[in-house]
Amino acid sequence: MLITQKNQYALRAVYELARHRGRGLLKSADIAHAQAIPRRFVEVILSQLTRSGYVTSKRGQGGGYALVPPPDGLTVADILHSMNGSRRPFHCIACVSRCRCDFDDGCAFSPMWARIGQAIDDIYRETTLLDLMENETDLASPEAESAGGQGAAREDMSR
Amino acid sequence: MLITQKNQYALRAVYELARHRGRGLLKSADIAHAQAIPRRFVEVILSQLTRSGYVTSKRGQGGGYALVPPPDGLTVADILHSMNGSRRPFHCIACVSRCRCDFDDGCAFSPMWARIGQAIDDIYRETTLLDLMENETDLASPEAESAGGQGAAREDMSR
DNA sequence: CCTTTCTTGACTATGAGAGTCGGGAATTGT
DNA sequence: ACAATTCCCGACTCTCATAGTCAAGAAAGG
Repeated sequence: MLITQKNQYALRAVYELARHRGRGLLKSADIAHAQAIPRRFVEVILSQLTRSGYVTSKRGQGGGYALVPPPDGLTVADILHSMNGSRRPFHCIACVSRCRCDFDDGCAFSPMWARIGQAIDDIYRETTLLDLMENETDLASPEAESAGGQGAAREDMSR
Repeated sequence: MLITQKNQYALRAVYELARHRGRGLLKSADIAHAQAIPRRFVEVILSQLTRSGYVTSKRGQGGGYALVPPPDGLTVADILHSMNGSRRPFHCIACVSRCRCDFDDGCAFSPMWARIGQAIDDIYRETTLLDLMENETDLASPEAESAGGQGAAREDMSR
């Protein structure tokens, strides 16, 4: 698998918050419903995101969650990193989960794994929440056909 | 995880066969030993590879396995596809293993997943066994420092 | 205080992946 | 023939990360 279900839920949840930004708080139940995520599970995920600082929360009646940074200042990479601790979405790259590469440095494959890891990370890093929202806009209006420039690399990463 | 342990073993086993090409048959036990793969497990993998046609086998004394295509005519993609049936290493891309995307076509994320899938597949397709063997050569002779051109895309894919 | 809603940690379940095992079928040598 | 070797095959077990649940509690507001 390329990415865990949980991480995907996290992306969807943040995406839902991004769409709702500026219109008050969003309850976990609503997020769960909108993005087809199990209710109790989305709470686990959201509280994890809250701890990262990208999301704020408020308890009690009228409470809920909100996205902190503007959608164009938040990347997919940011979210995935915050979900997976300091280790990247694919730590060793070559050696899968229980990383224990018997040929680590000298492995003939490691340049390839490195290239792949880099390629994935580049895409994660250059994809902002705003980009994703624009995808949806494109989907809604099916007349725009020029799909050539989809998600072109942007230079001004603020980090 | 990016790739299963089994698929990695398959790559390593084929790599070992590539290194030995032209020098007769290689026993499964030797492959297992050289690449630190459990003995019985490498047999499972090799017989799967044999069925794909990239590897031939011969039983009995003096038997073993050999790689059929020349190392420069066999890509990582070929091997992975033969291991994973017709479906690609990451079928749905977005939806992980038990693919069941609730938002399939209209998903705001699908362009990103497609880009990532494409990027990975490109690398798998352009990396031949010969490329991997040359990596090892580079590792063995540490004076060559120009790492810039590593794995440059090659045009003449014979497919 | 009563309802709502987030918070937390512990808990259980599931399934893909990893690896094993026993016995059988070629092939070769003596 | 017989024995040694080596691949072949299907069924089997085991483990562990992931997925998802649950119960009780703490803030917030009315």
